[in-house]
Amino acid sequence: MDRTDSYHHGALRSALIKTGLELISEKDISGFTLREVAKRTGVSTAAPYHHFKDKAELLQAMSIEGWRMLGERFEAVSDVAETPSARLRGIGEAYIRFAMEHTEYFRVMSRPDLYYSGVYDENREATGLKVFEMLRSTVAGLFPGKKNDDPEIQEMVLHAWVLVHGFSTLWIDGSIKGTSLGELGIEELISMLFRSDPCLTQT
Amino acid sequence: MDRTDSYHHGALRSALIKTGLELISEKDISGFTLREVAKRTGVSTAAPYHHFKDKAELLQAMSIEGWRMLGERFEAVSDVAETPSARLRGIGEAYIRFAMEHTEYFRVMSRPDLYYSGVYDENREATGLKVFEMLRSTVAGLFPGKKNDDPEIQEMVLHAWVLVHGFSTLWIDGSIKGTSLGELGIEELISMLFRSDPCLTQT
DNA sequence: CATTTATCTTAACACTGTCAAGATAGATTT
DNA sequence: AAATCTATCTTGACAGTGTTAAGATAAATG
Repeated sequence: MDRTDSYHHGALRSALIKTGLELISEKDISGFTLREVAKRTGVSTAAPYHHFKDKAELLQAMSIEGWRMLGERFEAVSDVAETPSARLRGIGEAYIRFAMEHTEYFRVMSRPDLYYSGVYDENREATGLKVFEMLRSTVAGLFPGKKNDDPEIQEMVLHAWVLVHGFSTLWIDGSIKGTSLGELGIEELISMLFRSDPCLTQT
Repeated sequence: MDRTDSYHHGALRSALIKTGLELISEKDISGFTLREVAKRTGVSTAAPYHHFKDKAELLQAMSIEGWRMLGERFEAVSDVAETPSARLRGIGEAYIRFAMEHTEYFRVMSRPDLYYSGVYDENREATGLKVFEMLRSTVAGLFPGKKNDDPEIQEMVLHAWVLVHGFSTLWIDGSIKGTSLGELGIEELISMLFRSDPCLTQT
């Protein structure tokens, strides 16, 4: 390799994040190796340590990118939805499909113990919280006149979140496949899931 | 150590499972080491390999024990419940509390990629499925006259499962804490969760 | 051009999962 | 009881991991 190529001045940090996301898309999290991220980026084994405290901190940075992407999807869906209830249903489905398409991002994003290394990156907290707030304001849209922290809204936020997150994790972990529900197709399951929720089926 | 102590004739397998469960209760899954399990059991590094194909297979055996315990809890709750709906609510709560009390068992149990090593242990599949069937028959109790595979029952099983699993994972991963819902206590959240479900609040 | 600062590499450490070869214990046979 | 056999465990090694200290190299600055 060209010698000067290994000097990514200022750009190594983001290059590592990018390579890391590529790598995690191919293999699962257990095969995610800091050494291989470095090798693929064309840099020595120890190089990442000048940009990240440890492996967990790189994963944390990667999860920020995941949250940003999910936020974008939420926005895209919100823009085209015509009713508050269609909007809620839309971002719910977006959540599930994101988990299915980017399973390994999703794993890292929702498992702080994978990337926690003593200190939380405030950017990560902010990016994750932003997505949560998008959900909350979408739910609030169903209750015009009520404040954001109204108990009824809080309850519905919890319910919606739990529903899509629970389904996503069960699905990507393959837990559903082994049961009698596994005979159903994914589309059927999703519509079944939303049908079971009165809040999401109301017009 | 006494020399003969290291020869667990026939009992090493279960001893390793037991030690493994103890170890995983103290540390999280990322700190779970086959070598330490062996050392704690008073046996050499390579000894486990005469009883388990690899690390994943030990984890699989451990997860069977977890499913068995959860099944016991379900039965205990079912026995005391007086109405079908109280029974469903009871096992739902049991699911959540099990996840909170035995977080690391729960993690291994619900993540096949942690213990999958090429072949599924049929005992594990059977034990996990048994718990699922307990949920299904509990839901079926709400619809006397309908068959076990009635679509309406299937839908409600999915809904109930997703609800308790989603909440459990969000809680143990600390995802809720960072949001506005984090200000609420766990008891409050649980009752909020069940209140949001019309099926579980009906009498 | 010389010096400073930012960035990366080399070389090592302790630790991990895993395996092949040999040793030891208990059971079985004679 | 002695000898054999089988099940069980240990020793010692290998490749791969995260991580760190010390030194080298590139770019920026004077």
